[in-house]
Amino acid sequence: MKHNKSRYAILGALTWGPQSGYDIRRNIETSVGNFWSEGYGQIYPLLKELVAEALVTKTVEVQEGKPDRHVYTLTKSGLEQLRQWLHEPAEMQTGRIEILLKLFFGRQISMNYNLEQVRHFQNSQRFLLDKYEVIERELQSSHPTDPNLPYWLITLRYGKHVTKALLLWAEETLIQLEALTDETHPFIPAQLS
Amino acid sequence: MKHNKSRYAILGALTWGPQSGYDIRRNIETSVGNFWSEGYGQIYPLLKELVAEALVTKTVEVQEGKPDRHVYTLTKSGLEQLRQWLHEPAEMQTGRIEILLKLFFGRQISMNYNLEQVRHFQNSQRFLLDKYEVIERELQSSHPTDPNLPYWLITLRYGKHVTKALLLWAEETLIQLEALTDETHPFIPAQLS
DNA sequence: ATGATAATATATCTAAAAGATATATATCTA
DNA sequence: TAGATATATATCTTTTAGATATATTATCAT
Repeated sequence: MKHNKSRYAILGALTWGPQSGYDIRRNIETSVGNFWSEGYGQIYPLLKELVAEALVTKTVEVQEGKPDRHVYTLTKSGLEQLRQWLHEPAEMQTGRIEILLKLFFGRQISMNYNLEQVRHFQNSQRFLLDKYEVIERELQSSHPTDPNLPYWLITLRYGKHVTKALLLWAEETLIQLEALTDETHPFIPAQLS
Repeated sequence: MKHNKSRYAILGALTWGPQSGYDIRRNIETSVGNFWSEGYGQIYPLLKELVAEALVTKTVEVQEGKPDRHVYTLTKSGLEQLRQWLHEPAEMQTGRIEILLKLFFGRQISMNYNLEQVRHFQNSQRFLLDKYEVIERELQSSHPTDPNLPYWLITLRYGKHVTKALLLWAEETLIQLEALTDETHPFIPAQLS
């Protein structure tokens, strides 16, 4: 069976207070955006479902000139369903890693391009690490007493750990690839039709 | 614009030799399965497209009793299109990380469940690391001279680096969560409807 | 030997997620 | 004042994940 996880992201967002679909998207992006994203294509249809299941309620705020604000509020059973999901162990995810698929077939192109590929990756990881460190300092200085801070920092440090590991991997990989430079590239498969 | 990456996984698989859709799936799973997967739902429709674009050719091998074998072979232009893609820098991927979404809302449930969540994750990462180490030894002993081996090991070490980092993170996180145990959980949002 | 299950093989279907687009107004900035 | 950005709702298409349908052959255990 398939599990719709966007559902829980929306219920989670609504624990921060009543919001419109637009608010939900913006708030998800600025809070969990580094490891989770939702588009309107998921949010609006799901909000309808959640209302039908009485997990959220909807109120319409009429605004002059502007389009009406459809504001959604979490219900008790919505909060319960979120909590139930939080209790369940997270699924193991493999996920597709594009750079690895490219490097796996690296013998099909000349070595310089593989090196370039890894260097490009290395730069984006350096950029990411900087970003995480800025966010970490910013969080600690602007919300020092928020009881959610420990949880926020835990998710942030996940990113930092992974990114640092990938920077190490990139460094090692560049050395390993450079040691191979003299071999024949690219390789032409024998059975081409 | 959206990019269909399954396409390149299939072209890549066909560099190993002519195969049926079934072969392609099996071979992808046993080679790049740790960081890439394809289902029949992508493979069969894409093979049709690739034939129409002359990136692969199709031959039907009639078998007695058994269903016909539809065998696909990479063409020169198919190989070219694969190589072109290998040259392009891999896109930065964020991806959804389920355990982080759960921990981000950790204050909604009691601490023991958050600890359990992280311990469960830790176990699965330990299992993964063992698996990677088995594969690494197996690769090095069974294909010691294969010119693709360096590329295979590079992708494997990516996994090892990430997994080791996540084990460190899990250890740290358990300590941080335990230091919080006395605080009030769970938190009830004020504006429940 | 028989029955069960795993493997081979092709193919389709649904659902989830990503991402782009359409529409409309308001506010901010150069 | 023109252009860009922000607010706000909503739909559409494509890609990916995963389950199911069908049918035959091979293998394994009782």
